[in-house]
Amino acid sequence: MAARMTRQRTAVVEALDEMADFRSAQQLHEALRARGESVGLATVYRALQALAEASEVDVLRAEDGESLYRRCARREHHHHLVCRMCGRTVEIDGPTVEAWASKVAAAQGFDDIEHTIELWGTCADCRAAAR
Amino acid sequence: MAARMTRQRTAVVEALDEMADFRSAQQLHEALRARGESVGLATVYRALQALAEASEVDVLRAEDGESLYRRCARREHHHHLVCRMCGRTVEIDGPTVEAWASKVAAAQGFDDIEHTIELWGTCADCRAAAR
DNA sequence: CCGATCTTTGACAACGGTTCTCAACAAGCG
DNA sequence: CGCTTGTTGAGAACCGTTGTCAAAGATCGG
Repeated sequence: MAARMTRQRTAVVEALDEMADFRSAQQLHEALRARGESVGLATVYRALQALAEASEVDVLRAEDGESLYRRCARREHHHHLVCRMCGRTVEIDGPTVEAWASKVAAAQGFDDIEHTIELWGTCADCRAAAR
Repeated sequence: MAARMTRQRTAVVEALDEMADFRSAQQLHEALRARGESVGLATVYRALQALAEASEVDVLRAEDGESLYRRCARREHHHHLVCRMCGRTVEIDGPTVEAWASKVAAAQGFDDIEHTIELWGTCADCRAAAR
């Protein structure tokens, strides 16, 4: 039941802290390897899974189904505006939307409501670069 | 470039029409097989892919990443409230949310904005059944 | 009708992200 | 220290999905 602090777990958290944007488990793994910290891929997955469960990281699914992870500034519920090219992320919240979502769902007799609201776009830098 | 009308494609569309809720490609395949219509799994995937491209069906990702398909009543942009237990679906739209999404994204200098807004919950029937 | 043409099909292999397996390993504790 | 028990990692397994390619069939000009 513990939750031992191992070299590997520390490394994953540190790597996440250095990355501002959403990254895949494989990208994290790659980054760790590149800096000399050898950590197994399975371990990276397990660490991310644990962190996600503890709400220490946010998870979201890319359009191709891959899971992306990010250490967000705020731990409270929020959403994201993500650049689909470079992964640049802006945290956003929309109290209006939250209210709307639960009202709509409740009106239909639904319970345990959860919502997925993510915004994808192309950030100014990537738009300029693609020119 | 054609788009030939084959027995298989017709079968997939018909099966979709009979299912009110979001179903996976494999469930569709299973259903077709069960009713005697033999269609290859790859063909089901291809048909769904084509239909999705033509906006004939809506696609959404289940929490485990599996793609779910549904023939929706309206072809215009809309969202869904889905029961995570039985798949029961209610089409919803939120003009307020649409406006909010594009405003927020534009304010951050993002382009080609796209949003994912889906609501998940447990419908009244499933809640009663789970008791 | 009849082929010729050219898309579609389907069984199966391949793919890619993620999870499982299990023996070797190391945190934390007394 | 030793022990106990959670953790690691290399590779296999998993599973939804897509690719392969020869055979089948839809469409069309004649």
